Amino acid sequence: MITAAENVARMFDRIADALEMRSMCSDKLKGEPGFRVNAYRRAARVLREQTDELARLDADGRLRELPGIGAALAAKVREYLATGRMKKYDEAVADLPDELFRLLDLPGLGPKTLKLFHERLGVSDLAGLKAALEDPAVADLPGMGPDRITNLKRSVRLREMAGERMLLNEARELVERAVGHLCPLVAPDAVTPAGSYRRGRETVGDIDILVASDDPEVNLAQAAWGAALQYFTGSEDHNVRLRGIARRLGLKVSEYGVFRGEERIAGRTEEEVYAAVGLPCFPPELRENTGEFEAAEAGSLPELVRLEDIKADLHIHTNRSDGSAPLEAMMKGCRARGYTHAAVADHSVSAHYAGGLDRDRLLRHCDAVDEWNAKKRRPWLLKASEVDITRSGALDFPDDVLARLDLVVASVHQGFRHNVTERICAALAHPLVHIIGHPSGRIIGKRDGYAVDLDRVIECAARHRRILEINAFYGRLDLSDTWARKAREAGVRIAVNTDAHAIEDLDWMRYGLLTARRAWLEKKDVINTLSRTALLKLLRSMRD
DNA sequence: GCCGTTTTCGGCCCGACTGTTTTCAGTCG
Repeated sequence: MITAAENVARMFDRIADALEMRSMCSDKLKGEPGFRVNAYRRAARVLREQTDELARLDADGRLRELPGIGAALAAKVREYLATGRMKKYDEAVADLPDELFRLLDLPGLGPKTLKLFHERLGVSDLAGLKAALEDPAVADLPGMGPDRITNLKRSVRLREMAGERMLLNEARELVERAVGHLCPLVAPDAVTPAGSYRRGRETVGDIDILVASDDPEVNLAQAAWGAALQYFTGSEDHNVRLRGIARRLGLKVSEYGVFRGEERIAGRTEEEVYAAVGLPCFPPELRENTGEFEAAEAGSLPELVRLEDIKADLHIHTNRSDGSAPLEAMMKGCRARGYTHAAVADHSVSAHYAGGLDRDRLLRHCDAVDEWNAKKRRPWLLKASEVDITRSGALDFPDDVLARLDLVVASVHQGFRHNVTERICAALAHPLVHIIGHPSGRIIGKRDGYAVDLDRVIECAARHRRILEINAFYGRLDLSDTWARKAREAGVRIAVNTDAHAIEDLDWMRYGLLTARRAWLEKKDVINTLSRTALLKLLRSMRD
């Protein structure tokens, strides 16, 4: 399902592409058309970050509150909402085929060159470009020497076996391998990952690793390390904002340092760089220009939750349902991670495919947990279950069974397009439910979420003082950063859980924490940071 | 196109690389 916001964002991006192709102005940082292009691109990014329905924003008169949406772009959004079309878009892309724009992703092929290929050689898609590059006539194009042709041919080949953005776990494996190779060659603190990986984004397009040299010939390494790390960490929007602030202070920020005139006044550490511009050193997860500068000015930057704050994993599976390891082994894993308590929440009876527990098996599990705790084995265990929210909207166990549990995680595993909002809201209103597991149901890059109105889910969770999960599995990260941030703003508490089905899956907590931090969550927002006593008190109070 | 403690006009981040146009345009991150 493609949202209106995504549709408008694509249209704005296309308009920007088309303007660049048609623009007579060469340098997009000079001249008015270039800034217009940037304005469309920024607006497209802002719209993609939006969790609110576009129609709702418009109805509430809040379109203009979005950064980068002024009178003209707001009017275009409204035109799209009213008619499904946008005159400016139709004009911009007229006579330019859709396939043409996709060629702009090719490294080394920008709008100017593409325009040339399109107009002079009739190129309109990848196959056409490939053929054109083999045509001797291509060398007659202005600025098209043998090296550029070779490079473009390589780009086409790479595109043909193109990789998508990777998930965090794959990125982490690559980073660790690269760092492992580099470490013997340089000082241990001279290698660090940067880029979107360091910011903890849910997908990563490429890996940036910053390496310092002890070669005295490269003597900027020490003096510029912090500036380079800051620069290569990004995000681009964050850096643009930072540099604009610096400029107004008569300073210049680049990857080489902070400069007043010719003099470098900062650059050794990131703290130094930010301090020179009068700003705190933002945690990388916050560097998206989505309010961190305003919060810094207001003194309201969050004290982000840390992995060390986590005392429990509250959504773990064992081989009683579809996990691969027995209870004892999973708990050993929890001990190794320093947890004081944990909740094994195996599937419920309707989840046949996952070997869900029926009433009797669940009650036996409860007895086993009581015995475990009576023997003072660690971590201390909560009696829990991941209870299906059935197609009808009922919970998968009767109340007398649910009442026996310390913790009920209710999740949708069936009927993804069937009244999901109503079913989740009914679960949130149920007096024996504590947490909604993976509330959107998305699988990153593979499956859109359920047909669910998360705004209503958050509102409902706030009203009933219920908890929403950040499922820490790298393929889910559900709630996402933007939705979890919205939940926090609505006063909803969050559980960060791995949903581990094997011992090593318990390590996914790190991905959940990155998402939590990107959502601006503090220790107090995350129930996994509570002591066992405080957690039980909270869970019981929810049933009063 | 947007935006405002340089405010309704005139700004808008910065630097590197590449190839080729003998002084710089296009592209990228």
